[in-house]
Amino acid sequence: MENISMKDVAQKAKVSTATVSHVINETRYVAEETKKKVYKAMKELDYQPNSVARSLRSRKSNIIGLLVPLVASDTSNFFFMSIANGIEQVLKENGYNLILSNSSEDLSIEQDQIKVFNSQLIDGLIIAPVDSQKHDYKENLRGNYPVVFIDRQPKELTSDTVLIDSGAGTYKAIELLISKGHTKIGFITGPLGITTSDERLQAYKNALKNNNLSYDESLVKIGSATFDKGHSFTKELVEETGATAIFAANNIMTMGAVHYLQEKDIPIPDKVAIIGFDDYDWLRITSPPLSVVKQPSYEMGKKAVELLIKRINGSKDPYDVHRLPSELVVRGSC
Amino acid sequence: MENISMKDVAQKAKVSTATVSHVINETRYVAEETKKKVYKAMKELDYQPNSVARSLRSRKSNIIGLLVPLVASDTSNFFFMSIANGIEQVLKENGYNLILSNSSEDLSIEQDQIKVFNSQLIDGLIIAPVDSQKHDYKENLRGNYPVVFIDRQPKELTSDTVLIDSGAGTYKAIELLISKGHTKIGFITGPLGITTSDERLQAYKNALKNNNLSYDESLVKIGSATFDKGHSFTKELVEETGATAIFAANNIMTMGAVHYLQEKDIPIPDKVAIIGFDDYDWLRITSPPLSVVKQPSYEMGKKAVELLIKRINGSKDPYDVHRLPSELVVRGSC
DNA sequence: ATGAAAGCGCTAACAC
DNA sequence: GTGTTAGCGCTTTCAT
Repeated sequence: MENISMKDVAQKAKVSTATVSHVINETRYVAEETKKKVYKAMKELDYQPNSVARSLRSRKSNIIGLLVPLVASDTSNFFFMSIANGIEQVLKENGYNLILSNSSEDLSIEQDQIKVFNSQLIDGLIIAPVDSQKHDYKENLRGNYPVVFIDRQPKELTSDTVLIDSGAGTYKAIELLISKGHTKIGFITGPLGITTSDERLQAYKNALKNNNLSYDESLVKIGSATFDKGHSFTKELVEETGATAIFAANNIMTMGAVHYLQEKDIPIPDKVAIIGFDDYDWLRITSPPLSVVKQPSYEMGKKAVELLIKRINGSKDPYDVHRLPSELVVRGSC
Repeated sequence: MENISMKDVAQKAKVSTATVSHVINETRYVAEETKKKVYKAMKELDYQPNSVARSLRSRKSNIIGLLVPLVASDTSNFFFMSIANGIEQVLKENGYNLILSNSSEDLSIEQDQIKVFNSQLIDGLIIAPVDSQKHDYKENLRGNYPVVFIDRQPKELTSDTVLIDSGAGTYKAIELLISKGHTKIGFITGPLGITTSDERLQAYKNALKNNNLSYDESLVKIGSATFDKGHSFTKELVEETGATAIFAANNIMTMGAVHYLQEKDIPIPDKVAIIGFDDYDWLRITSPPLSVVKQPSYEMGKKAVELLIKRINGSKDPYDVHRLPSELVVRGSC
């Protein structure tokens, strides 16, 4: 199929390319008569504007980049995919497109991907950074597009940031367990040093303190965020430490924890109560249905886009950290 | 930040832009000395090639479009997200980027998105079509890029197509249930008329026939693919039709079915056996762990990319339908 | 072994 | 109310 350009349309409609452009973009007055001729020619030629040429000239691509750390494990991806969904929705309403990119939770891959984005390809970037604590993103992210960080707080506030206040939900969860009479509450988490883990552990400590329970280090298990670690930590907590309640600070370890309890036929919540992290449809069909701290992932995506578009449109407001509330969903497991 | 162009690099290195271009793309011989000068200038200026300009000139964007039908419901998305993962991986290995786009399972949204893609933006498209039976995609998809259909077979073979042979897995599942002595096997499916549903129902019928069981229409429940329908169909099958085994032909209805059985405390598999569709990590923590027909979603994504890249590179092979095998994963629910 | 220059398709400043 | 035209940054033909 041949490629129809604006020139062809202009010729057919017997006008200039400027007029065609202005008709398409409604960017200056064009007489009704002329407009009609142009529309007719476009239709007859089946003209498709070339968005690449438009981007080059107008220095605007209407494309937004999204860079998330997906790893092979299904479950963690789900959280980011839900964010992607929120982003995509709002973007579309505003006439933008989305380029999805994956850092695989690997800093050097992430940097490569950022380099791709630094080539005039995108109008803005939303990123869940791999290493928000040690790495400095300023040097990579010096493309001329605005950036919004999500889920993980970079050490310096160089861009808008959207986080989920997962501490609040965790605090409520621990208090609920305490109110049910639990005094030995195990806490399972992935590696510390990333904002999300740190903040959940802190909330755990605070909840204990404010309820006059002492903090017992042996009840806190820290390790890589895997199904197996969730499983083995729970085993240790139940068998060795005598915990009667478990809080798992991320979705994968939650699954491992539940798996252990089911495998050993330990009655939930009668013998051991459990509260997990992140809410999905399928938690309704575990038995008993799992109580969880729910993160508003879709809303986070939405918020990120809103901030980004504001920046693209020139906002010079000081950078800010936005925190979305997490929520405790109580089902049968506690 | 100012924008460094090739011209700036050329000036600094005291060569022509042609030479710079050839150094970058390794597209003709350049003396080592000259190369060094160019690299040095690029580094000093921190030059980032402008990919938009490159696309315009070379008529190649190195971007692939992916158009999938995501709906609000978590669970169905999972399948496509897993495909997206496979696609993304292989694409990256080949130096391509991915534009993710969502048709929301809505034909008119899908057509709008295709129009966006028809503007020189992408080098190829992978699409899970919304309406593969009635709608003719030829008219929309007349951009000058190759297309690969996935998951759903269009009525005419106008492009490469990658499907999952979900009939084979279904057949095996039904035979397994029969071998366990079940004669009243309920079959729950979403709307017919899409290739995936049709083929699963057909496999069900074949399995019955080949095992000398008569086909009983009252055991087959067809309705919209929702959690609630899965729930109510199972109720009907168990309470009214006296089914002792249930096969659910998609993941959402599988969840609804399991939920009903758990709600009523119906022992699985002793009173009612169940086999569902699509495999996820979390099926390990349902009780009992669910047996399912597993679709190789990641592999489908991979295969689709391979076919697409072959076409982009000029392959003129006749179009073909590729079928990936589905697999029966036997756990405790049957 | 390298350079000059045309031109991809569009937008927008300037002209009338 | 519309046309002319420069130029976005790059690739590539033609020339030397």
